[in-house]
Amino acid sequence: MPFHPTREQIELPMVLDCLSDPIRLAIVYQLAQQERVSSELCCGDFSGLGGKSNLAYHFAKLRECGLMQTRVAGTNRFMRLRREDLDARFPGVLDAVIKSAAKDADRLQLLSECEMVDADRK
Amino acid sequence: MPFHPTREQIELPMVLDCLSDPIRLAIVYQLAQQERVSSELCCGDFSGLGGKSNLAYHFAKLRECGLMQTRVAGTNRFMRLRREDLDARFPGVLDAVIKSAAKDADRLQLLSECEMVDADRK
DNA sequence: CCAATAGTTCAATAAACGTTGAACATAAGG
DNA sequence: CCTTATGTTCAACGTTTATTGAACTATTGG
Repeated sequence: MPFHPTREQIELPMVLDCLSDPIRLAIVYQLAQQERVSSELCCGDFSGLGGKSNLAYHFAKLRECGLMQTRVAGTNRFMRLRREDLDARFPGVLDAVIKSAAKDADRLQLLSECEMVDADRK
Repeated sequence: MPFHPTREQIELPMVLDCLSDPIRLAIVYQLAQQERVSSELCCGDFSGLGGKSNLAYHFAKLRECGLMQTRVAGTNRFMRLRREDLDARFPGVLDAVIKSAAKDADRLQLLSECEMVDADRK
């Protein structure tokens, strides 16, 4: 059971620093897209963004700064955004960042490989 | 005449990275407060936040990422937030971050020394 | 012209960061 | 039980970062 900060422990500079890395921004973006559906993704769903050990490093940062939560289930770890906590703590920040990221999706290479293929198809 | 990126050259990760440093966040916060009044501040107005050479380093970062603009006038350099460009490029981001910073002002040590003194007085 | 003021630039240092591959842990399926 | 799949941890590395003080530039005011 990995470390998660409480809502009150979440700090703005850490959150912004986490979001400032392109890979982590892409992870958060992908989690935000998933919010409309199941709201959870597991590590493997992000394989388009880098190698496993590098992703594990970024997952840990995202967890420790309070941006996401990890639930262990079998050999999988399911993740979701801590939207309620973030909206309570820093109202509007997450939304504005994700919307801006969406606007720059191509520039930021925000889509995972499989999504890119889907986008090409249509 | 120092380098300033064009509006289109401003990138989200760089902006977030700039805002993730406590000193730079304090500079931006102070510039945002000043927007209501003269909208410009010069380097010396931030002396509460650190030494001159360290501030010059942070000023350069803020300029190069597009967060602020520097106008040279005599021996002074006047700075202001590039609010129009930022709002056009990343709507809501700057506002949400500044509001969140204001909420955490004490935790973030956002006030310069003289402002702290003023706050103590009242 | 000289001194003081405002701010930048440079070199040096220590710490933090992102990336890699190999080793490890754990649970699921045959 | 053994293998496979999922994901983390560790050590190593090169890079970037923030911070310092000293040297420097340029402008203002006497």
